[in-house]
Amino acid sequence: MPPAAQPRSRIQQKNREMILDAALEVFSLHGFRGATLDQIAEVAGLSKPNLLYYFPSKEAVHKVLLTGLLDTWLDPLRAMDPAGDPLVEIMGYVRRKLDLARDFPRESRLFANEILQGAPRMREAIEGDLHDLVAEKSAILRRWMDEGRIARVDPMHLIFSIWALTQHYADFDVQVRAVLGPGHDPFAEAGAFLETLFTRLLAP
Amino acid sequence: MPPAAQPRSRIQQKNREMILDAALEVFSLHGFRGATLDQIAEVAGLSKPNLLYYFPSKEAVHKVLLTGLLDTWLDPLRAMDPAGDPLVEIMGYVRRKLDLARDFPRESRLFANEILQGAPRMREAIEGDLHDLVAEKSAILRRWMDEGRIARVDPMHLIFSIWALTQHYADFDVQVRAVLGPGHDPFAEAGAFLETLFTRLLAP
DNA sequence: GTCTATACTCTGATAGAC
DNA sequence: GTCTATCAGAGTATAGAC
Repeated sequence: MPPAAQPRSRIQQKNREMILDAALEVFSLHGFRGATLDQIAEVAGLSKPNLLYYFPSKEAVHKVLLTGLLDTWLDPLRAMDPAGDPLVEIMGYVRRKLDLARDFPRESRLFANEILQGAPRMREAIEGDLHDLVAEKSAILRRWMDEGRIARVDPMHLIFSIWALTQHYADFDVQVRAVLGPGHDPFAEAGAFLETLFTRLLAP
Repeated sequence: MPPAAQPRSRIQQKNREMILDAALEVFSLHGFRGATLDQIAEVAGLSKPNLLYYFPSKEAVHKVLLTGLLDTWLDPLRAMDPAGDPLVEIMGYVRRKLDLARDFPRESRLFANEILQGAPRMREAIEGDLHDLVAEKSAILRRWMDEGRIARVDPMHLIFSIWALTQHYADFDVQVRAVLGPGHDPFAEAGAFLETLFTRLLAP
């Protein structure tokens, strides 16, 4: 019973990873309903029944991908240190979030698909963990503003703006590249642009 | 032959609109592949065969929705006047784009779905009209910067940032509301936040 | 113009041979 | 553990009655 047991053989572990990688590829491009097991199996290089030997259902594959994704996504925000220098901490967060978007665009699009479709499989996580973490970090931002160490601005919308600006480069990648044309490095340019933007926005 | 003929009866016109409205609802929530004619027909209050009397295929319905969407989406940018006051023109663009996101969130999500999935049905429009318009308006922004009327920043990424920040409130609506909690008006707060952001970014 | 009935394909999932 | 064969249901689309 591979799907339940904890210890897995090397080949089982490898097949699971192949499946999850293929599923990430397909789900991130077509959303949950638009993705098919046929596609996933083909990308993974397995037959459909063999795929279903490792996971009990399409839903189960998707769930494994989503579980943990939010954590990975929020780790950079968690790392924002209340004891650090405000501008350094915020710029560090922007930098780490942009690096995530550059290095894990499929994960970003999987997340975007889920939210776009009303977050049917992440509702409670968003209203729970995400809400609480943002509330906690907003309080820190607000304190920094009260102390005059950064300029005053709505803390939650400041966080939204970091999400929007970094994820845009992963989620709308084809649009960004089509508009820029050849000979550009979108993420490198974005890094410089966002540094300027948040520096001017938050300079005390 | 209603699908081809130009002049349509009142009832035909009304049914076409009902179908397109229903299709917008369903496509924007599930993407092209995830949407089904059953759903669209049910939302429109018609039978599935009846829906297919007005449109030859699912693809055709989707195409009608996309056609013209990009134009509507870009009109606010087109309206940016090279002869106007730079900050007023840019803030006006931000304002109109945010209003679009607030008033037409389904259109915004339809567009987001299309881009997210690699723009299979909009590629040429994006590489053509969109690219050209952004190139034209970027030149205007660059001239304003050269004249010292606004602060210097990468013009294309400035436009990207306006897209990202305004569309985020439509596309990630459920996340924004979940994080803010009850008693908030996301779009009103966004309006104030974005005014501050772009004013500080672009003040000469 | 609209409906019922239906053809035919795709999709998720299972059974059972090897 | 992996495959072939297959099922039941959903999906797009068409035929033809009214």
